[in-house]
Amino acid sequence: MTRTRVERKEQTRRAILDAALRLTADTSLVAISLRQVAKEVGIVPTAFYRHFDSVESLGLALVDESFESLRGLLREVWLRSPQFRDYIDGSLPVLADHVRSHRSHYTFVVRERTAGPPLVRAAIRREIELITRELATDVARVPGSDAFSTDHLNLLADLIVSFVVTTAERFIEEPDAEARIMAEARTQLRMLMVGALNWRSPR
Amino acid sequence: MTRTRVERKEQTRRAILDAALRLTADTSLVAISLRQVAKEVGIVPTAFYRHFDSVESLGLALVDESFESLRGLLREVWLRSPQFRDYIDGSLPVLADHVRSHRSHYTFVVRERTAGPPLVRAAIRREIELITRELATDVARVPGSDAFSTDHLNLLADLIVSFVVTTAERFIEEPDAEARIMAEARTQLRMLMVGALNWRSPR
DNA sequence: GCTTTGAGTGAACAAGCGTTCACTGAAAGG
DNA sequence: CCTTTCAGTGAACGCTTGTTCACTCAAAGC
Repeated sequence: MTRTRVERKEQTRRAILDAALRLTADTSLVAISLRQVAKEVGIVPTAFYRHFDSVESLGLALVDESFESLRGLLREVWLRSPQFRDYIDGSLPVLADHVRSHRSHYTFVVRERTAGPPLVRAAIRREIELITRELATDVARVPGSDAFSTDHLNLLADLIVSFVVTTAERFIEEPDAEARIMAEARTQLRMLMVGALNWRSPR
Repeated sequence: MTRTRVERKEQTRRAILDAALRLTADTSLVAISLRQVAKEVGIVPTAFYRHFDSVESLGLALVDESFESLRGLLREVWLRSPQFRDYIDGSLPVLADHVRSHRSHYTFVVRERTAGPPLVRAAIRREIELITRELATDVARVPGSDAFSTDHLNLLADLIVSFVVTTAERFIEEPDAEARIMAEARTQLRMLMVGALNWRSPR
């Protein structure tokens, strides 16, 4: 099939990542052995080392991959956000779509965020913090956000991101209840936004 | 030391639970073997089976134990809540205290909630749902809550509980930043409450 | 006081673990 | 064309895994 050496290598690497995503659908990375991954891929355990030097570093690659497409998505949504209202209400269906079409990555992130190997946990945390910071600068551009001090703006962004993480967890937890979860989350997000719109930071 | 047979058995059971809590400080239950637990306790692997028939059922016992003291605490806090304001603002220090004095249980719950064996995950979820329902009926007694339909009241309770879970995660994640996390969480909880106080359910 | 109960023992098992090492054989490079 | 590179092989290592079984021996029950 694939002729060149780099192509073949990339193809095996891809197969390892996919195998790991398949295995982490059921359990955490910390409960998965190098040999299980190799068997799932269809290679010998030693060959694994040509691509990653441990299951943990495989996990780091999966974190990168998971957040890559997410960040692209967010950038797109935020750039074309016409108004604050749409941007909030419109975000949940976008999230639901993205979770549905990247189920295995989200399953991985949601689980490893609290249970993964230390470096994996740290990497996920860093990515989420990054997104929070981007959201804060984005919200700062919304008219009316001058009722918020910088600190409080960051706290609002953090509150929203936390809520979104919780919502993503639920989409993963109950894939069949997507519509219900989204409807409930929308109401909750509105409650939160009513709070934001009536907020006055002390000065 | 302890003479009677039931006392001795209970003592070993306790030692197993404690050993599991010690081991799950570092990693998830799914990555821990029955033999590791036995070695940590100082008993032979076979003796483990006299108390639990798998690591998973040990996990279920730990879930029970974890939520027992938490529910007692909540009942106490809610019963003596003088006003809505105090009850919200006062809850965070109580949470921080409880997390600090039951660190290993919270570490366990926070991690196993998303990464534990299926039955353990389900048990934790059930307990959290129970607390949410109790909070909803409690909030219903607060004057002014009639602006909320029953559904919206449940959603508000769920929003608060989710937020508290996130906050507990952070206390565990960064034990040294307790004061900072609590201060930030208080502001965020107030934002959320401003939303609640300005909410009008459509009728 | 004699029997029953049952928590804990210790050996044994087949299987799985991460990592090492010397190897093959085809693509890459000069 | 002949050499080098390197992804993937397969055997071997010492250790850990869950579970079984027959066992000991002190407290419990009569």
